[in-house]
Amino acid sequence: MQSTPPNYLDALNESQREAVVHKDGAVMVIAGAGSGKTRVLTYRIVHMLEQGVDAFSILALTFTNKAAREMKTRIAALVGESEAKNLWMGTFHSVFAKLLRAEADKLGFPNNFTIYDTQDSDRLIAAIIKEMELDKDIYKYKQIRNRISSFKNSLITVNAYYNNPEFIEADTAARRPKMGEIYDAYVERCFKAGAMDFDDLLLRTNEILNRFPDVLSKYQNRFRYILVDEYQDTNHSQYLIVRTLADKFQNICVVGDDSQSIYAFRGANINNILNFQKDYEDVAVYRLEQNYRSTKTIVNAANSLIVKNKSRIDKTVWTSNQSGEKINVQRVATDAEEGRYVASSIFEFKMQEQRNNKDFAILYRTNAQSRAMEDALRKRDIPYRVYGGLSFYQRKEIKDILAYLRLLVNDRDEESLKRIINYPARGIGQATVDKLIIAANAHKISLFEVIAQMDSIGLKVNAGTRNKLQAFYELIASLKVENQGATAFEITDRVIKRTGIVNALKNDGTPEGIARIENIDELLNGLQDFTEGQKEIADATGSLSEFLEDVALATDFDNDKDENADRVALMTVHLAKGLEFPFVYIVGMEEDLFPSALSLNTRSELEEERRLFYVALTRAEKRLFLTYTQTRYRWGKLIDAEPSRFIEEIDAVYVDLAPTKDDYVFKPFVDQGIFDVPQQSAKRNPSNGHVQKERINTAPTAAQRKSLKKLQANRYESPAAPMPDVRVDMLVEHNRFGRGKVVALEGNGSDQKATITFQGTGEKKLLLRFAKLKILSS
DNA sequence: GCTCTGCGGTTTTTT
DNA sequence: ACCGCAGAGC
Repeated sequence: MQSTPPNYLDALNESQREAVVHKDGAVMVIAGAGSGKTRVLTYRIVHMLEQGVDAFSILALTFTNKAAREMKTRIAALVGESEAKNLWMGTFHSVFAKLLRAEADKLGFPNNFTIYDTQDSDRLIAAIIKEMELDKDIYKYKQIRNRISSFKNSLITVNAYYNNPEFIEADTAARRPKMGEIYDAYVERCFKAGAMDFDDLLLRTNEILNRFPDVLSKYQNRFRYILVDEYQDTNHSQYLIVRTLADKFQNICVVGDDSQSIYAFRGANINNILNFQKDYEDVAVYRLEQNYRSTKTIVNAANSLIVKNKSRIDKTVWTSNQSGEKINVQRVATDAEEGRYVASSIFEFKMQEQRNNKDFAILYRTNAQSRAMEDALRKRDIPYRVYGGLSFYQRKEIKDILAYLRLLVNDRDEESLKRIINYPARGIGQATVDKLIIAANAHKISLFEVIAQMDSIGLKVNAGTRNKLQAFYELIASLKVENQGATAFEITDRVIKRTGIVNALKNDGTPEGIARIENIDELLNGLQDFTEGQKEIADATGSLSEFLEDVALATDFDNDKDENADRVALMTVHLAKGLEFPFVYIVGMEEDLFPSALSLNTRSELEEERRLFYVALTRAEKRLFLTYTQTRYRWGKLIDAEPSRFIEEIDAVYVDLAPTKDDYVFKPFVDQGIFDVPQQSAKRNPSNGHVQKERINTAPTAAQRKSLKKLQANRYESPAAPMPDVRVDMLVEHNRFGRGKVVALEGNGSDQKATITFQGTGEKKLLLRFAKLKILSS
């Protein structure tokens, strides 16, 4: 333990300080928006460490990996790296995935179990529905998946389902009497595949803790102090894990804000926080009501909105910050016009106030709204980053490679095998795969084992197909051997070379193919980064299975390689929770959109939408802008829109309604058209060059236009900072490896690589187009 | 078994 | 408007 950090308690207000120093017993902190919640959690942990609590006995559950990382960094700065790295800190899913890696064998799972993502679950459910020969229009796989998910989050197992006539009746009434059978088959197939979906990570943790008292007592004794952030968003499954683990020592601290509960749709139960005082004895409650983030106008406006909700814990958030400007409400004609208004407003504030791009955020209710914003920002050459939506790891070409990797780690992984058994095309079609599935079910073995034993079990395929299956088996088997002792980077590189995926993409010759190759390059780079990064983490090996777990549980914020990049942030309101920006634009403030048309049926759903709007409002530090359109494209056609009821629910004294007769009309500025604006950055930025190269000054042919549209859809970043002009002997800084000196350069153009000796980590060879080096001196 | 085309679902939010 | 997939034809 290092010496006492200088007076850190002085940096807290009274209620924050009380919450920090109250070490033992059950503590609930009701933390209003912007009230320094993270600071309290951080200092609370630091304080515990100072009081002699062993870092190994603290479990901190956060809502995002990013929050965990940031908190860990801050704690490390106060108590030292070696102490901080022993804390168990992360999301529910990542922490309990780690626990299950150690314990899953007790439930009959392999410890290297695969984590199925939503797409894997969907495909498996769709396959089951097909195999059961059910009507896919009645048994919609997404609805089935949601239902299974909510069962699991409420700890309703297949048996519990069958034992409860209510569920069966409800499904029969919905014309889905086979729901139970599908649920059963799904669980069984996941088990056979050695796979857990997201919900299983929590459900199976509960199962382990309940069925194995020795395991329970091991973790109860280990985690003497438990902290849970964003407690209002825990679901029943998470709630039970926490309660079970905390049962012995009852040292539990939950932090949350009922007004910011926005995840009921995925099983979050607001009653967990409302009833906390009934669950534990002698609960100390601290309220953090002073807001340090926003102006008086924003705080008061948000308060005036949220009091419209009936079910809430009474509290009053206040601030001593300046009054600030009123909230600006702007009506615009269309969604395209809305984009132009926001882009030109950002442009003007950047000029007038010398603001950075990263001071601005555009928030919306649905991901589909990002496109109009992107188009407008691109035209003004304002760099931006879209968060959420399709993440890097969900792209087809990346998932294909990950499927190979997953199969190497766990050859029972059925979804991965089905995905790549004929990719790249090797003449094994659907008919053959169907035979494999039938044989696997009949012999109760995995698909991979069917292929391995196809002769002895007498699989009925012709000689040509047999040989192709044999070749596939040998490919995977030999890659498995090569994986022994290889790093995640090395084995991925070999997979790509041996399978010929890159060649297949090269041969297709389309711009998409080229973009995909570049994404694969980026995956390799990320892998190299990962392998290096794992060396810094206690008991990590940099193996493939660690990488795959990271990938499965990563969110869009977690593979943000360049967090400090100066870009405008675009994201859904859900994703914005916990973040703050000086300037916030909330767009699409229309009835049926925000609040969503699907939430108007019950009071509680509408209240959740209102809380969501409350979250959006309270992201802003200085200025807040609301926009709504009169007509908007939805489902491909133009529809009339009404202003959202939420606009009126804000007390009018905080709102500046722009005169509606002056509806914002786009004034031509530098409207050079979409095809020639980003020229300059394109030339200097080969990592995105493939996108711009196609566009420069040439009107695209109709055929090209289709490809371009696709490419734009694939992009989630606007042109980034230019590739640095690095020379030998330069001093540079890398956001992971720190400072170093360039010792050699090789290759040129987008393939240029630099060998750099870093102060901490030694010599590294980096691809310049990804390394994002900062030049410190020449 | 592969490829092209047309149809249908999509847009509520996510670990 | 866009994407993915199923089915038909090769």
